[in-house]
Amino acid sequence: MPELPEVETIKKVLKPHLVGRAIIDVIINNRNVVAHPDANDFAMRLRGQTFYDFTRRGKFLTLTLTNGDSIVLHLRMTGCLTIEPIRIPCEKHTHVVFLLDDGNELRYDDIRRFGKFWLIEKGEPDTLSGIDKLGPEPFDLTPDYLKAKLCKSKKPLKGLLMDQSIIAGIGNIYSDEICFSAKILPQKAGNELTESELLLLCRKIPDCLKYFIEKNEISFDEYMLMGGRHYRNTPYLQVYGKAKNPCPMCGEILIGNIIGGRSSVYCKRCQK
DNA sequence: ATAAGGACCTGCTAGC
DNA sequence: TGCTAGCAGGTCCTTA
Repeated sequence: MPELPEVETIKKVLKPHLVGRAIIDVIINNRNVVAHPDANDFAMRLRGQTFYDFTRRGKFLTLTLTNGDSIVLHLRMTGCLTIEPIRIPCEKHTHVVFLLDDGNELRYDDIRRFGKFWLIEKGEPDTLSGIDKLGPEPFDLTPDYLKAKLCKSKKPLKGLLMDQSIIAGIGNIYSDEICFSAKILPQKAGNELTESELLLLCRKIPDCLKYFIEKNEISFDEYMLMGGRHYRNTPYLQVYGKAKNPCPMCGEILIGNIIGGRSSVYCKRCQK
């Protein structure tokens, strides 16, 4: 489910509760969610280690350890992290549990089991998770970079925005929201974007994501009450999930369409 | 080289 | 009420 703003929220909320905590034990209920190394090695190498930092890159989360190793995690569609006291029973789809030295457990829950963990050794380049193939963070874009990446492609803008090797962190929701806020049709080909549209995108991409990061802000207690999986973005979305409803800007009925294989919503009057 | 489609999974909803 | 098809915010792989 989560895209960059939600992953950022998860990191912000959980970081203070994890940094400095030691891992007493790792219980893996479903071996398939550990992509590398083998689930036994994964658990064995983590026992006794201590969390040093918690960072986000694109939609990836990384928990670094004081020994220099790092746990890389991608939540994909339905992955979520919670911190619960041991006495609270696990949910049906809890696949990995890190027992911590403060009596809590860091739990990884994932209904569809698309999410994955990787354990990367200190000094070893991470070529497994795909984190090395990410483009820049949306906050580090320059007009020249965007132009070079977008304006030669015949692909629809929506697909280009969602291409993690061009920009890290944008998914199906925010690609539509960005296109709407920049007043550009999501199906418009990259090579048809004008100079001023590229400049506008360079501003709207980070602005839009920052706006939703702010709107997603939540306390630890609220986060846990929502099971770590319900976000605050929905009341603020302008077009995503609102096909056949009136456009919030002009009242025109919003169009729902499949673009590049993904559902998309846009306003045919506001967006050109 | 790029696009389309399937695969990976479970759960929810709309429609019959 | 109960069944079923279709869909879900991600990514990777194969095929054409």
